[in-house]
Amino acid sequence: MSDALDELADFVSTQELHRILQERGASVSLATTYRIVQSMADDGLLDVLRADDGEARYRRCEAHGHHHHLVCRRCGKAVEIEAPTVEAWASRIAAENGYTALEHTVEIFGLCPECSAAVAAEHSEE
Amino acid sequence: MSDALDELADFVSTQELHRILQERGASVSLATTYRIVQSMADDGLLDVLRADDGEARYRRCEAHGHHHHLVCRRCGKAVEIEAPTVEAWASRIAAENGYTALEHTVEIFGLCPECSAAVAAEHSEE
DNA sequence: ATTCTTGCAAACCCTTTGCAAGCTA
DNA sequence: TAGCTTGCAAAGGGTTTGCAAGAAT
Repeated sequence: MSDALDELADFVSTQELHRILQERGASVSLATTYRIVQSMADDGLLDVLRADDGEARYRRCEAHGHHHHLVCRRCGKAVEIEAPTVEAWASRIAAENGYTALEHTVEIFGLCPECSAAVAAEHSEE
Repeated sequence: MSDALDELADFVSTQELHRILQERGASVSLATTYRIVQSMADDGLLDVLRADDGEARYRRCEAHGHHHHLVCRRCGKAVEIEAPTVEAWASRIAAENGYTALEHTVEIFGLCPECSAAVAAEHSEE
């Protein structure tokens, strides 16, 4: 069930999650995986991120309020970050332009320490 | 051709763009529209944004380097904004966590003045 | 004639959904 | 039994691509 998601520290797509569940022997169909993930996301239990390819990636969300992420684009490892300065900046900018009903996305992508090293190693081999 | 895109001040999906082109009498197929948009995006001529539904939206980019947007989620109208403070903040946060090869997305969504009014009107009618 | 561009339709991928079967209360 | 959960397969929606016809050089 959704218990499995609890262990997920990183962002995974529903398809990846399904694969992981299968590997662990859990008998869950893709459809059900999608259903679980969707309902959890609706309940605000998961953070959602859209990859550049349009695939949605989810992550168990510790935090309660509004926050952002520093995500490794290679392994999905994520660090939750807060950005009070950015929040204020966003509100100000929006107000200056007369925009209302605000929302914003602030995500930083990069390579985590491990993946930075891994990639560097790959390059030196070539 | 791609000339048509020049007039686009706002973010549109490829499908919308195709519809617009058709209405103007241009005979372009959906496939070609996708091809044009994709190549322009590859050349950095367009800004790309992913909607929550996974649809990609493009906008003619004035092309002066890195910048962000304040986008109306109803009509797509966008204002280009700069955020030196945020850039610095992002670099710092990432560095503190040992992340490299950074990239970040900072987009503010809301309702532009016109749409704010329109929505308010709709509500008062109900 | 060679090369690039276009359209069409089929293929892809992620995601959602109808429906019948299995559980649960 | 009434109601919710699940799996399967089909359908949906956006996007890409193989291939043959047409335009450009």
